[in-house]
Amino acid sequence: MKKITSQQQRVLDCIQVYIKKTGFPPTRADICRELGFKSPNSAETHLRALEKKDFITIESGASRGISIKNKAVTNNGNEYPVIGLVAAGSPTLAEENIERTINCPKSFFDSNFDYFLKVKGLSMKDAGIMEDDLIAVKKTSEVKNGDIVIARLEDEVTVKFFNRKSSKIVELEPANEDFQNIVINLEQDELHIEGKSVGLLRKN
Amino acid sequence: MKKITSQQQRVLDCIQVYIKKTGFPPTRADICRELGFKSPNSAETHLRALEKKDFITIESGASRGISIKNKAVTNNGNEYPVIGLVAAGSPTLAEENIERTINCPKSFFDSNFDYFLKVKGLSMKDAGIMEDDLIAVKKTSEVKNGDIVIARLEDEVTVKFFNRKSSKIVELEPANEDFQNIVINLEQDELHIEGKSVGLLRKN
DNA sequence: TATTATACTGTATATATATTCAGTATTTTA
DNA sequence: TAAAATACTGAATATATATACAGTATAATA
Repeated sequence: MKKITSQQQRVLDCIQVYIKKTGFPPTRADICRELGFKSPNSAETHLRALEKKDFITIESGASRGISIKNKAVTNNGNEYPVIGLVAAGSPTLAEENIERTINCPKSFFDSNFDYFLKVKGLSMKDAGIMEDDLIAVKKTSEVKNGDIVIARLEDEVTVKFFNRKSSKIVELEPANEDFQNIVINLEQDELHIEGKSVGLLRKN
Repeated sequence: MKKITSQQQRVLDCIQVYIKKTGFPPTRADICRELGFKSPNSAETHLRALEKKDFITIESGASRGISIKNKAVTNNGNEYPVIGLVAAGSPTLAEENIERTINCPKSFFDSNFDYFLKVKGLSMKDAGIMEDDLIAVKKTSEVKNGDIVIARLEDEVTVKFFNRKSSKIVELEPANEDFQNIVINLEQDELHIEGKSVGLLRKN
């Protein structure tokens, strides 16, 4: 970390005080007023320097888009992403897959979890998992028989009961008589366990 | 303090989450994007309502000039009681009925709710409601056909679909072919609607 | 029953704001 | 010693943003 100059420190302090006082960051003009500058560009160049030295971030194009980087922050970790269950592809946490986030306490379910998966289809309806339900998913490949798992075969992602028949055979079992068991021979096919369900959330 | 509506709570939560994420408050357009509104005036009117009710302050003319008042912040999370569905008696919030409490944001479901009801039996299994699921219950007697209601007949409490057949006849319909519809003649029997389901929570 | 509050869409606009460009001058770094 | 960083003034501008205005519709309140 490069060292901060005294003027830059004044600007940084000014931002902090301003946020504490008003609840939102200052504009370039605000900084000028507070510190006696006569051109908004004075504030601008100081902000760019502080950004370069990693004391703040500046959201391009946004008004008052200044955020102070506080090393001792911040993540209570209670914003959980909601990911749509798409037929193809792994349910990754890439931004384009995140429909929205849900605020919820860390210990909301009995086990920690990583994201919510939005269910498509009714293959698990007899287990009480309906369309558009949100499954709380813990990312893990350690699952046992009877667990509800998020499994991936090639590019197809599915939610099913896990049942290991032998060292070579795994069955993925739906909870709906209209659906068939999926039998996987691990010597022939690749099975990826993305995680398992630790809870469920439904909004009527 | 005037009471906040569920939509206003959503907006308030949205502001809090936005600030936590970015370090600065949202614009009207940001709020619209987060909550799915299509007109900036939707955000504007909610903000004015929140200001009037003293949950926030708005700096006139300033961009992102929203500041959350302290009392609004503490209002965010809440402890909601979990009540066991006992066959007999109204599910009251008396202490002896509260199994435990769950901390969750006020606007967790789309509608405000009052408590969690722990489900017994499988009479609603085809609606994805299983034994020991927690139904988020909003206390109200205003229900419409198709709502999942918490109904009480004499001392018996049950969760069913609500279906008003006529001014005198109400049917309570299970979602399980092993169970029969409950037909109530309001002239003969007393039906109490304790509330309706606004969501569901399951812990594996 | 009339009125207010809530909950929106949609359009429009004055202005608040970020940001670039053109300078000047001093200090620090390579 | 040349280049880069610091530290400003001053003007210009595209756009981000608050905010008013015109509607529609429903629920709550007096």
